[in-house]
Amino acid sequence: MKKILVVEDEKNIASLITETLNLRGYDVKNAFDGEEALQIIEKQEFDLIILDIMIPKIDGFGVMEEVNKNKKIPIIFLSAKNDISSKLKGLSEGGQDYITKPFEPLELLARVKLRIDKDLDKIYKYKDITVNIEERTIYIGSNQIDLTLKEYELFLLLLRNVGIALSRDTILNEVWGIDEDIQTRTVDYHIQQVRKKLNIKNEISTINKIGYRLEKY
Amino acid sequence: MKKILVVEDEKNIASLITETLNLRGYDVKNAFDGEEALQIIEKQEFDLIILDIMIPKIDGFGVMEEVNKNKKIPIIFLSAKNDISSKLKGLSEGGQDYITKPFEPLELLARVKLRIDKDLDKIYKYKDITVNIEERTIYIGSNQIDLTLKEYELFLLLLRNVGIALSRDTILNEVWGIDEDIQTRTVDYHIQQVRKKLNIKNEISTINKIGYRLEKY
DNA sequence: CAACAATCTTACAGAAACTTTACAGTTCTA
DNA sequence: TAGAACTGTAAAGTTTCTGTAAGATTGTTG
Repeated sequence: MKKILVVEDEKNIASLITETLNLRGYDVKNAFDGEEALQIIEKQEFDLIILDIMIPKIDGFGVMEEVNKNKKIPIIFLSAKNDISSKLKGLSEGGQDYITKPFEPLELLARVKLRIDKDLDKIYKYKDITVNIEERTIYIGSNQIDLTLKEYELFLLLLRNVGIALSRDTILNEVWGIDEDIQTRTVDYHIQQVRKKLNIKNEISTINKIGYRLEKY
Repeated sequence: MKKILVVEDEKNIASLITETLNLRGYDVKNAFDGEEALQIIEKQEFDLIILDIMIPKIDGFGVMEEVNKNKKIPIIFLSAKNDISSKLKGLSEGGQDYITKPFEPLELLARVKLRIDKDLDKIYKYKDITVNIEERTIYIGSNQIDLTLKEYELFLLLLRNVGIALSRDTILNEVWGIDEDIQTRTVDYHIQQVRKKLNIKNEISTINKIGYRLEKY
């Protein structure tokens, strides 16, 4: 779940934002001044910061500066100031976007999604397994699992056809690009590897004399 | 030089944008309706499209749709419509930003730079490694490390794509500008150099039969 | 042009991936 | 239920790929 820090001292606006984002499944934390924001950032990792500029103790630009010293986190500025110089400063010195109050919650949400969910459609999930196509990574929970090329492509094929039985011929054709009817145990071997490495022995059913199927759940 | 296509039928606005961008060294082309835009895009490559929604023949959304079918190009929408539904549509279906008329030329410029100039971030950090784009220097902690041009560009490419697997073809294309499928061990050699000089042997994962990935941390 | 650095190529050893084999265990079928 | 056919699994054999060093080539600079 993506984590967002909202730094805003006006309580009603903070809760409006928090509720909007919560509804869409984001994990939101709040800070009410710049100092608190920096303390929270030190302790936790965030995927995005929504940062008001006019906040007590340390202003938004000060917070950005500190954040940029360490690991970069995308920032969306939020401000009542519609003056061009603040906007330019925010956008040119590290902010990813700049929204002026008053704003439509749905627009904020759209801009948040744009900066944070770039590759949502490139991610597949099955139980506790996550496949990220772009990264070519596979996780069980938060543990990265190494799969070889064939294992990876085989699992992906099964995943894209959850609940559908695939014959060995189909698998050979899709993963190996072999169209002939050769007789081989190679598919079986790799199926075992995938079962073992991803711990889905029961989830991959053997269909006798046909092939295999990744079960729906 | 970065190439930008401005699609806008109001001549005075089009020329305002064009002049603003020209001054900052961008190469600007103009189209005055959707059909013309698509014809131009077919012939040339662009780094960014500034796209008005209300234009003759094919509207902005239609143009975006066509563009997204082929190679993805970042799009900044431009519109007099301040209605939320157009904004949401533009932002969620492929637009990178949405600016409403009337707008400040400097704000437009800031947003253009943000979407187009990766090196706006002048400093990248990865663990104890700091890359300063402007100075073209690399430090491990406070020790300056000498990287040759290729090594530097290769590491930068990996860094800008932390966590993402890059194929040798992609790397050859991005760093060497070679688009053909040549078979070479050059990439591998330079990867080893980067691993050695920056002491990130384990951080750069080899993805067998694919390429390499700089791991997130 | 010489000297030096950067880049590319080559070759080979070791590593990893992949395939095959063999056999034990399971399922199917008559 | 017994034999045939099929599958699971470990291990060995084979192929392919990568790491690395050294040498060849290209480019740069004074």
